[in-house]
Amino acid sequence: MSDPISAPMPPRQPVSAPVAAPAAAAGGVPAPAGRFPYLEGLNPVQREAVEALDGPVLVLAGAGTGKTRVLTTRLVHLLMTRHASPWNVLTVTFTNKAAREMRDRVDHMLGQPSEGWWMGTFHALAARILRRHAELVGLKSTFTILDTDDQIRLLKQILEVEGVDSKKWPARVILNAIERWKDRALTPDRLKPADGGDTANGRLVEIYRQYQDRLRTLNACDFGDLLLHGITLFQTHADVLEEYQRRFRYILVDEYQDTNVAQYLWLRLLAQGHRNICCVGDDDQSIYGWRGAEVGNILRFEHDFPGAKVVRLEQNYRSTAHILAAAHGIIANNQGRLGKQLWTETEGGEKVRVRGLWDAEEEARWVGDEVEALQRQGTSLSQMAVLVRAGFQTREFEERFITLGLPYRVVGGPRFYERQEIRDALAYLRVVVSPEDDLAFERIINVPKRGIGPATVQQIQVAARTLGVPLTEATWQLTQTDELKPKVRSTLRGLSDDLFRWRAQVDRVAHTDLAQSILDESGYTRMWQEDKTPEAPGRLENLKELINAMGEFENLTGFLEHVSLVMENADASGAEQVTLMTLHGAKGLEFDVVFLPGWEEGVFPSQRTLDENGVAGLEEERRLAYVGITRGRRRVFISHAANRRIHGSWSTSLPSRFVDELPPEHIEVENAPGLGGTAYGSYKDMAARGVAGGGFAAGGWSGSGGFSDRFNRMGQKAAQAPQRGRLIEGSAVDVTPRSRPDRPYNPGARVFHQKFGYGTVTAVENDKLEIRFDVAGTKKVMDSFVVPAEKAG
DNA sequence: TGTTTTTCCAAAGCC
DNA sequence: TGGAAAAACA
Repeated sequence: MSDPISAPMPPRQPVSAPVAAPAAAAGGVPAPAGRFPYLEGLNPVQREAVEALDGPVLVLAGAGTGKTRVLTTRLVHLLMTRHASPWNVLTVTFTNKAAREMRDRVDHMLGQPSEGWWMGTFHALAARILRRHAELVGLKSTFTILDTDDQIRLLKQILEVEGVDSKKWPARVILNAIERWKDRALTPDRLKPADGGDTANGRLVEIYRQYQDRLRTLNACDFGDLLLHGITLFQTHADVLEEYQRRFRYILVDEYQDTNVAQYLWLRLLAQGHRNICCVGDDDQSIYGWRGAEVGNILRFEHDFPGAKVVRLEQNYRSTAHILAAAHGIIANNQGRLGKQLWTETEGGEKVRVRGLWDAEEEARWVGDEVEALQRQGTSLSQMAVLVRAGFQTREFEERFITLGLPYRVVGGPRFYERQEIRDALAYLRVVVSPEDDLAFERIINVPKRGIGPATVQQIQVAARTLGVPLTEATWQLTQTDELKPKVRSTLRGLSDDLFRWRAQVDRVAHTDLAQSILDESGYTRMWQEDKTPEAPGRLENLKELINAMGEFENLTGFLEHVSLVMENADASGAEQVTLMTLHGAKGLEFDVVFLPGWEEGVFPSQRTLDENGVAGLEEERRLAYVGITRGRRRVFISHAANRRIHGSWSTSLPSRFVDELPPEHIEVENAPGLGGTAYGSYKDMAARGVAGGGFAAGGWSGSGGFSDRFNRMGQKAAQAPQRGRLIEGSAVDVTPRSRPDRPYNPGARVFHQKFGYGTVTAVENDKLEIRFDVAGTKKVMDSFVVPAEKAG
């Protein structure tokens, strides 16, 4: 790949005829519109967003308003008006997929492949720059990029030395805390010891510091570091920053609502000279706060870049008016929005269908039935998606689809390079390329099994620390002594020799061949060939694919960089399948038909989000609901189940408050027989009492202490609420509960429950009963879900 | 050191 | 419930 950074401007033939040379001056004379046919199909607002080339611009692009088109057209326009050449434009996206799509679409619009664009993710671009100046921030340009596994392994070592209880403070949690700091560009020196709170015995900041020290000795970066080092580089080397400011005369940022503080700072440094920065995003679709995204960045844009032009794309070309109205009904409940309302010219369409069901199984059955019905009417399975809040929710649907024989695919499994066999193979390659990569060496030292256990590994680590050398070196030195058992000694001797031999071949043998021999000679390939588990053949396939993918790179180093940053799943069987995925995964996608199951308090909005982030968390959940609904082009189905098994135990749940927020005139409520809307009354009655984030955890009934308190406060109100006709205001649905006892049950009463069978009431709290079921154990249940035992048939 | 049993504990997942 | 990690066992 050509890298225009070090070389003088590439002599490459310009991309398209009108661009005869790199623009000498930005902000040239605007050319007559007629010369730019690609502008014709745009609506006036889109066109405004495309043509505002100079100065800061914020494009608020609602769902389905043609954002990508605006972005690509803008790039083309920069070229055609001779404002810039490809290498003067920096385009930042969040996923490689987005970057690739944009590149493809630009090429398509230009009618030929173009090169020289700086287009990619924050991390890929930052890494590219960092490689060139690594030594300025204390790294070697061959630094490795660690993934989560490596990070965890590293942290575990530190935590162990620090004597931190791994049960109380799992490495995963510590890592999360560190990453959130990195998201906010907080390096250890900018923190006070107290900033860590009592996490890890109050030593969190110290652990963070050690973690960074270790990374440096390993000549490694984690993803956050790519940005942080980039910022440090720019802040401490004005000449380097200027070079890039001169180079990137135009900056384009996609999904700006998802940027974190570090990314914002990085961008601001690059843009602060010319201020030709165009950020595109949608505050209503900011759903990554939990991984450090700052909605504030987009809300503050006009403040950060005074005089910014703000363009709102609100005409929606995707969904029906009912769907848009439903989405708006929900999002309108959020405070602090930039304000934007989608509209469409298209008329008609189906109302959003909302259905309450008995339990998750019935919900899956219902979705399956609807999918089949739509399929019979001619909708392609690939145009249908089931979008869930959390990954584990897909299981219910998978089971049902298997029973029905409906083809489906689950999006969001482990990514290609996260698979065990790929990571093992990569670890071998890493050790060969960089002998100081201790983490990779630890991974492969006993893979395949060589009889090297934890005891031996520790011995090597001690030696390495004493001698101040990497593990590979320490291993070799140990084999020269008689400190090891003979068998272990010869094994390690063999491994060391292998590593030396492979290393010697790096520059002499084609890297694909070398990789193949490493896998074969190390016994790794054989390990899987002899493995009789059903996954083994697939793993061997993946290894082949890995070697295959390597062929497209010039050398091992280039490939390793690619892998850590941009390697993706090679899925894509072209067959028609229903898509199952999380709401997060669905952002940016669209389907004719969308199913949104599990709209229950505690599940969605997720109780954990409410507990941890209160109102802000609730608003993010609401945006998630908004994203979900706006994925649908023609039809949207929303459902909630009254009973659900979460982590193995049954719990009862209320319909999500979001169900109440749907505008009645745009939805059609059709509850399962016997399940009138909700027997519980509207959530609004409770929410109106200002119980912030309050609500029942699904499963919260299984008797946590604080719960009953909260429950009583809300439950009383709920109990007073009318029991009829109140799920959706205005929709005269009879919500009479299936059974409502004239008199409350008393402890000792024998009752029957459809799911749990017969049982004895042990306690009564308003309309909740605690029942000791004969078979299912003790549960808390709504009294409306049971009937007196003598009436059970 | 490798294998089986027990225990523990639950989100979302980009790069 | 079920998958992963720790603990107990061979």
